[in-house]
Amino acid sequence: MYRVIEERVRAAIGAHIEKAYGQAVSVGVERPPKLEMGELATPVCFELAKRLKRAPRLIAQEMAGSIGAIEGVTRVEVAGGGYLNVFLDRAAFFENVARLAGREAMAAGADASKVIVEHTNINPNKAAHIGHLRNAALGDTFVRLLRHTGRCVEVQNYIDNTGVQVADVVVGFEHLEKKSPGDVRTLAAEPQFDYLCWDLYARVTQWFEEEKTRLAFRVETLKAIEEGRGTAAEIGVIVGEAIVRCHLRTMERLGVEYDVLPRESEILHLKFWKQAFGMLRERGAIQLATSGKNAGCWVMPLGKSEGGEKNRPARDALPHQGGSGQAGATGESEAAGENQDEKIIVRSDGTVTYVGKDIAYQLWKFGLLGLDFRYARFAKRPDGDDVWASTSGAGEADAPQFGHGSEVYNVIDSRQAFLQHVVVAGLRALGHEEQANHSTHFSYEMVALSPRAAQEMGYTLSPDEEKRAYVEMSGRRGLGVKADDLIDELEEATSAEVAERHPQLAAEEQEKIAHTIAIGALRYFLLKFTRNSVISFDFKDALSFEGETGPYCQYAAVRARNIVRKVEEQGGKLPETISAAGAGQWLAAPGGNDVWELALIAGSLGSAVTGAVETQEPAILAKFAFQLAQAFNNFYHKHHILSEEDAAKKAFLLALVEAVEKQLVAALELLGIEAPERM
RNA sequence: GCGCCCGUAGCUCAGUUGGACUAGAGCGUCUGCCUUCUAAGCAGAGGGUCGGGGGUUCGAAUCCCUCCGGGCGCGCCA
Repeated sequence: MYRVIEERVRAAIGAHIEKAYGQAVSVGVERPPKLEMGELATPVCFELAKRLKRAPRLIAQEMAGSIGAIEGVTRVEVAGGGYLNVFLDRAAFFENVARLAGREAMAAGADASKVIVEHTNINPNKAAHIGHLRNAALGDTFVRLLRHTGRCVEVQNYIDNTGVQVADVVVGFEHLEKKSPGDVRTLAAEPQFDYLCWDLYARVTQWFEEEKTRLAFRVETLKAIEEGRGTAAEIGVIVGEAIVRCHLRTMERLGVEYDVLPRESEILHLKFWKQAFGMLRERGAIQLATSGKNAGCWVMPLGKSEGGEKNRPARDALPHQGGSGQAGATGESEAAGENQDEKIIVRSDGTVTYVGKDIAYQLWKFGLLGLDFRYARFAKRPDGDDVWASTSGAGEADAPQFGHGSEVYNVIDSRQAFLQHVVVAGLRALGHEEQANHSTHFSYEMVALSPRAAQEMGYTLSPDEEKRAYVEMSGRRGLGVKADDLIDELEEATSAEVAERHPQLAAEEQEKIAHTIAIGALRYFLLKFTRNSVISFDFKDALSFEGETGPYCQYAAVRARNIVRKVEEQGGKLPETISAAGAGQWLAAPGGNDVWELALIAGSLGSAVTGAVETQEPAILAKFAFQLAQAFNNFYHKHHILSEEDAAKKAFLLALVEAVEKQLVAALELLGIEAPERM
């Protein structure tokens, strides 16, 4: 609602300025600091004053008098040095909120083009940890947001099942544990196989460090896995598949689902790279280095700004630029030295690097590769849909068409910014400017451990690490908080509380509520931070259920539901609809300011969603949910609805409560958080 | 060495494209509030040279420069 009026005001003022002053300006709008100053304001007259060389306040006065009527707006006032403050028609706004609450989602397919979001991407060689949870929570929430705005989204979870990490675990099974493929198969059937591999992976790393010559096993195993031969390959397949299933289970616990799992093994078998290599070579995007330290490698030159610079803001400039900064002006001497700004794509032994395969994958996502995967059903989702995986077999005939997106978001942590940049540079070098511009690295900072958290888990830190604000997690060291452990701990804490509060409920019901609250706490915790803030993980914060947390928001929704339920139980007959005039009476300033504020926030969900999508920042929505919950809790203590004697007022308050409940539930749903019936 | 990110209250963090008064939350601390729709809640108090210094502007936490401090990345690893 708010978003619609915001747009309307923006358009009206913009058009008016165009007409009356012949100036085209973008009209910025904001929320005034106080309700008495209206619901919407614009400082546009300051900008206009500069251009017209006139006092801003005078322009504002002129405009306030001549702007004319805007639907939903009662008046426009001049304030301060030249602000235009806009006052909304409260009754009309409320009527809209009450009518449309919870149904603001745009029709699916409004934009038929497909958006591909790739997230999770955990190496299938160990249990998922909390860093992976941040990735999945961000990716999944962004997907929900895009779908809410009517976009058609495909969720991909890339599985690097033939990489070094899997190879290391295979080495562990074969050489450390002396296991046969049959033994591993038996182990893989155990529920906590991912935990077993977590420990084994750390042990193998240790084992390599003790005796460097053992690294030969890794090289040999990696090659065997890539070529699909021998027991190593067999074990690799077993491990890769079993661990992926563990990850899917873990992610299912927090409501994260996927459409398709493209796997690296198929990228190899179907010769995606060979195809991409041909294209890159033909276009001259990669060159064979004949001299210098990279002699014998195929390299991609970097650092040129390739003309079309407009849609890449300065901060997205090439992270690794080395040498000459300003193109042309100075630093030309650098051009003489080769190997300066280039990235190796194919090693001198002919094997392709990770980034090379990534370029092929990215091309496939846009349907630019000229090759496609085949697919087989891999798993069933709770919603009944299938999760498909790429396959080297014949594939199933009824598989949907994946890929062929027009926009791609890769949810990957910021440490991989450079590689993501190389991938986009590859697209651009192939002449796919359009697709390059629609490739977004949805980056976020890592989850690290607070030194205290690391110590609580029994790790001994170096004196240097103890002094730091946080310690980076490390799969190789086995240093990290496993996702399932944290979820278990959250569920344990919540179920004790639920059992105490609702002893009459069946155990199964209690468990379900505890789970919902646990996930609410977890997802909110992962989403409340903005993307480029490093999360220094601390158990105390993550296990908190008070204050700015998921459960706080859920609790507000539960309270709202309780009121509605109690009123229904009392059987009190209340008017079905609230007339605008009636609502206006209770919303009128100054007495109605507090209820009006709540209605205003409730009506601002669309605005929060738009903001979150445009800035690709789910934290904006998390903040919104909290603010709405907070406003409601405040209202809850001021107004006692069940004991309200004035039937008309009671009906109005109840309508407000219902609207808030729907909007809050909708906001939480977008965050992947369910609101329980009781808690 | 080069690049990216960060530095706001004791702690953890918000702060849309520069804006209006007293720079906001949450946690923690202190004080109140459960015979009233569940206290996973509410009200109040205290707490800040927005890392330092310059500059642009009518106006800067926000933009530019510089310095300091921290993190990450820069491999024929992924």
